[in-house]
Order: sequence, then structure tokens, then C-alpha cells
Amino acid sequence: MTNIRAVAKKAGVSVATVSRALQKPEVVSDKTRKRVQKAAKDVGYRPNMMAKVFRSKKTHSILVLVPDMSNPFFARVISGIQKAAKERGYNVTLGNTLGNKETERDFARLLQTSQTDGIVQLSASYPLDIADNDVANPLPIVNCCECVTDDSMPTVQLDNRAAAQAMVRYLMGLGHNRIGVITGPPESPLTSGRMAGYKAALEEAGQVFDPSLVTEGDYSLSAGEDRASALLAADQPPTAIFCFNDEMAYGAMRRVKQMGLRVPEDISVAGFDDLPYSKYMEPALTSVCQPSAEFGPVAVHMLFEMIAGSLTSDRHQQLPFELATRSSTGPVNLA
Amino acid sequence: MTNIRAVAKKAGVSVATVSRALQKPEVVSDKTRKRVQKAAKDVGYRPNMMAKVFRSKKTHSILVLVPDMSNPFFARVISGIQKAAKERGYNVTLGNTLGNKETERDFARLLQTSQTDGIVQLSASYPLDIADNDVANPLPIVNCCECVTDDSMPTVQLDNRAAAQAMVRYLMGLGHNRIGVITGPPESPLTSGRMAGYKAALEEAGQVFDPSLVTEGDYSLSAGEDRASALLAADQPPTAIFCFNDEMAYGAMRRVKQMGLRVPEDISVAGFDDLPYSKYMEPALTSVCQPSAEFGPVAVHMLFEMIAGSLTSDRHQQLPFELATRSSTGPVNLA
DNA sequence: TAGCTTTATGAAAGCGCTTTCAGTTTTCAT
DNA sequence: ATGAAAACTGAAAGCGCTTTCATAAAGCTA
Repeated sequence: MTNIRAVAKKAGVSVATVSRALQKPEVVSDKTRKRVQKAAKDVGYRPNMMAKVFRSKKTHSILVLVPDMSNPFFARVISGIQKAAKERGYNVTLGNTLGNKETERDFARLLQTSQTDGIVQLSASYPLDIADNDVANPLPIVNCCECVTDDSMPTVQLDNRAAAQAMVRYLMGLGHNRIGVITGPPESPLTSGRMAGYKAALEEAGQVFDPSLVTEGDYSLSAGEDRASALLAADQPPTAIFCFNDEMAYGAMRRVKQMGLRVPEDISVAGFDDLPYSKYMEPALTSVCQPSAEFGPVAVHMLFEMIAGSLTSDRHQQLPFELATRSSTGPVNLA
Repeated sequence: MTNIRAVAKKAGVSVATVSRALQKPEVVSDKTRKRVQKAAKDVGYRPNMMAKVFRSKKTHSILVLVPDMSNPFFARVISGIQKAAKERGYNVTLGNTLGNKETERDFARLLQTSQTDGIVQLSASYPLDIADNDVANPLPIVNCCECVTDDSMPTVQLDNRAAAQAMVRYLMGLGHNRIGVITGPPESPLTSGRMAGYKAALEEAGQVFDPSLVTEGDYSLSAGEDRASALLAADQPPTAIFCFNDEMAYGAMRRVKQMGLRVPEDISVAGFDDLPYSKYMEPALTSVCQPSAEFGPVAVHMLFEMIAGSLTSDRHQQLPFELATRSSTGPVNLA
């Protein structure tokens, strides 16, 4: 183990000087700096970062808490987080919680045991005992993508309500009056946001909300299949199905076709997230496009502000969405 | 900051005793152990893990080096790694290299600066200067999924050659004699393994290898579209296209259909990886199914053996594949 | 009870580094 | 040439914890 002392010895200076020469070169004379650098190279010095971390109380790592990182949407967001973190010399630790609250808490405790400097949270709830969150001096935790509505953490999110509303408006514009929705778990604020948008669109069109058009999924491919069957088995089936994510939409489209119906002639299907695969579905899926690569950098920026001591950006930021209209949606077939 | 000293004071014992009571309870008397535990609780003691890490020289974290974590296949593998790591109390740091060799090296250096205990490498080459790898006492690095053929690291991988061969055999069984392939970058051993399988299948069927049926992709959706056009524009186009991953197959299918050809009646398409979406494509994609969730645990197991000092498992492990035959492949149409 | 081993505890060193403090050298204006 | 300020450097403390070593207490054996 070549440590700082070995370098000091080799260079014939004190360890303090070595430390300075390497950390803040400007306070050391040219001559000794050169000498130290050469000595460091000669002995193959690799600073023990853990000692440094220990000493300086900065781990230079942040934790990403995510319910399921194999979800492509999350994967992209994480990728953006990692990229932004790396640009500032931070590493990213993965906290794949599988939706388990206890696991989440375990991971989040890394913050309290000085193993991470901050947390980007990709699921909905505050990951620690809320009591631990001193309002005046909050733990550096930022929520990303999940529209938490209380003020427990700073957030960066899509305006899920407006996005859902836009999608429903668009479907109505195609003549659809009975629009089914496959939601996510109701406890997710993401679900409620999108649901609110759905209702708002109905209302502004003067339509009444029909609960039989709403069915609850879990954002999985199979839920899409399953819930689509349910919707279509109704007395008065919808003419369009709006799924709260793309994966459920894939499932729904598959089931619709299996039932002998055509997309979009008999029934339109729309999704949310605009995964890269959606364009390759048959028919190509209409979806709400989220700026998945942008969430990370924004969240990381906010997080660093908190780590530095004060969040000066807006506490709640919104990113823009776009409607990607493709061939899975079309004019209602009144036949 | 409630440190160990605070607990010691509260419990009226020495810091040594606190450390022992908490780390190896059996060497401390019942009475004092209880007292210390209570004191720790009372003062809200959170051990500073970084001090511990520093002292014990074990970070309890491993690094995953991956070229692109938003690739669903990798995402699943990483998810498995993380799960296996967590079971042993290890954290996973993300090293998304974007294929950049320099970035990869940067990350890998975390090993040399004691910031991580080991590396699971999901791309093909040894991530550090090979000179750093002392053969007698190798750095704890395990390769996963990418079939490195030299012996620079222990590996866990699929028999890519056999898998590709099986797929080509299957296509031949359907009567296809001109099977096009869309490969990955030739420098990837993964590509060469699969290519070898393709050639082996040709050979065993007594067919000659026709280079005009081979075109190079980069594992992206758009490459699939692009390369499919190229293959089909040939004088004697193939009757089946075998893509070296599913995403290129998605692209290829789309392009084939855009060109007015039917899958599989006019042309069969097959992929590799069996992403969860493949079943939902239209037609559902035939693919080589890799046990994506199993790579991680095996790799982590091997890595821990190396960290512990000696790899006793086989240095090169293979996982089984399966052919998932679906409706994107069918009998050759001789019309 | 003497003399031994075993068990429980504390004092203190030290992991590798940064940083304060004080001391030494250099610079520079006078 | 001189003194004050500036620039540089080294000694040493200390971050929070583990662990060795020594000591004290307790438990045994004969």
C-alpha cells in the first residue's frame, strides 16, 4: 500500500506538503510541487479515497432509490442522473427497492450513516421517518418523476395532470366519447395526477365520469392484457383505451388484437412514457412523451444545492411533455 | 453528530467496549451489552460507516461497469447483481461508461483507490491496464455476459456460439437456405461468438458462407431498420434475417413491413436476448432467451470469492439458453 | 487459600488523510 | 541593509472507529 507517507519520504518533504501539493497545488512552490508529483508517480501513489472521504465527510456519492430499475423509463432517468453526477465527480449508488418500503428505508439510511451525500428518490413517498426530516435543515433528498403532492421533498416532475388531459382531449378530438383508462395503483400520486387530468378533460367537454370505464393496473405488461379484457367485456365497451404507461398499452394492444378487434379501426390505444419501443409496435403507439433524459440532470442540480446547504432553485420544477401521436389511435368508428 | 464516544459516555463504559458490544456482542458481558445497546438507542447513535470502512478497508460496495444501462437486457442483469449484492450487505455503484474506454478506466480506478471492493464488468475488455493485473493475485473483477475469450478475467456467460448455432439450425429446419444476419460491432467477442455459431450451422448443413448475407449493426433499433433495408435490396435477398439482438430485430421487422413484405410469410425475423417486449411485437418475435436474472447472482458469487482471496468456482461459467420460437419465424415461402 | 486460567474491560495506538498552527524562508518596499 | 509582510513548509492533532495489549476481576483446581 503506497500511502502518502511513502510519497513524502521519496520527495523528502512532509506529508502535509504532499497533501497540499496534490490537493491545492497553488499553495505550494513550483519546485516542491513538481518534486512531489514526480515522487507520487514514482512510487505509484494511489490516494486512499476512503481515508479522504472519512476525513472530509463527503462521500461524493449519491443514492438513487428506484422501485424497479429494469423499467426502461426509470433506466433512462437513472442514466441521466448518473451522467450529471459524474460530471461533478459524484458516483451513483443503486437502491433498487422492488417497491418494498422496508428495503427503501434500509437504503435511505445510508444517508444517516454517512455513506452517501444525498438521495434522488424515484418513488413517491418520503423514504425515511418523516420525523427525521428537520424542516429548517432538510436531508438532501429530491424526488424525481413521481408527482409527490405534499411538500415533504423538493420535486422535479411532469405535469401529469396536464399531460393526461391533453391526451384525453386529443382522443376526444378524434370523436371518442367512451374512453377507458387503465390506471396504476391508486396510492401512487402519479396515478392520481393522471386520473385528475382524465377527469378534467371529461369535465371541460361536458361529459360525465363513468367509473365503469376505469380499471386499475400495476404498470406491467400483463396487467395491460388483463385489464383490457375487462374493459372490453363490459356492456358498453370503450372505443379508446388510455393506459397510464406504455407497457400496459403494449399488453392492451395485444389483447385487443387477440380478441379479433383492430387497432385503431375498432379501438384506439394510447400510452404514457413513450418508450423507444413504442414506435416499433404494430401499430405504432400513440403516447405521452416524457423528457426522460432531462429529469436526472435537473434533480441532481437541485440535490447538489441542498447538499451545499440551500436550495435556491424552485422547490418544485416541472418539465414539459409532448404528445406523440401515431397510428394506434384514430377516428372513432361509429359503425 | 452522535459518535461512539457519546454512547460510551452515556453507558459509562469505554469506547472500546461500545465497539465490541455492537460488533461482536459475544465477547461482552450480558449486562454491559444491554447497557450499551440502550445507551446507543438513547443517544440515537448512527455509526459512521465511513470511519468503519476506512478502518476496516472494506467498502462493502461493488462497481458495475456497463456500456449502457438503459438497455433492458443490461438493466435486468444489473438488477440481479444488485439483488445478490444486497443479500450480502453490499451496495452497488453504477459505472455507465457509454462505451467510452476512458470513462471505463476512470471508474475502474475506484478499485485502486479503495472506493470499491470489486467490479462486475458488463463489457468486453479488461477495464484497467492489463499490467495492473497481477496474475498471482488478480484484482477482483468478473466479466458478465460478454464472452471474453482471453483469460484476462473470470467470466460468466452464455454459450453464444451454441445459441446462435441453435437458432440458425432452427431456421434451416424451416427450410431457410439464405439466412441474413445483422451483427454487432465485429470487435465485440459477443458478435464473434454468435457469428461463429452462424458459420458452424452453415457448415454442418453443408452450405457455403455467403458474405453478402452478413451486415454489421450496432445493436440499436435504428441499425435494425437500416441494415434490413440493405439486406433486402440485394440481388438475392435472404428469406430470413437473424439479428444479434432483439432491438435490431424490432427495427428490422418494422422495415420489412414498411417495404410491403410480410413477416413471416415473406421473410422470417429472429432476434437474440428475448426482451420482455418481444412477445408483444406483431408478430411476436422469435428469439434466444438468455437467463438475464441469473447472470448477476453467479457473477457476484464469483466476485465475492475473489474478494475473499481465492476463486474456487470454475473460472469460466456458462449459463443455459433457450430458443423462444414465436410467430415472426415460419416456413420458407418458395413462391 | 494460593496459584492458575479464563473472562471482561479500558487505555491507547493507529488506519491515511487534511488542516491548523507555528515556525522558517523569501520577497520587497524603504 | 532592514523590517514587515508574504509565501512556504513541517509538526502534530484529530476525524470515528477497531484492535492490540495490559490490567483487573472472576472462576477454578488442588
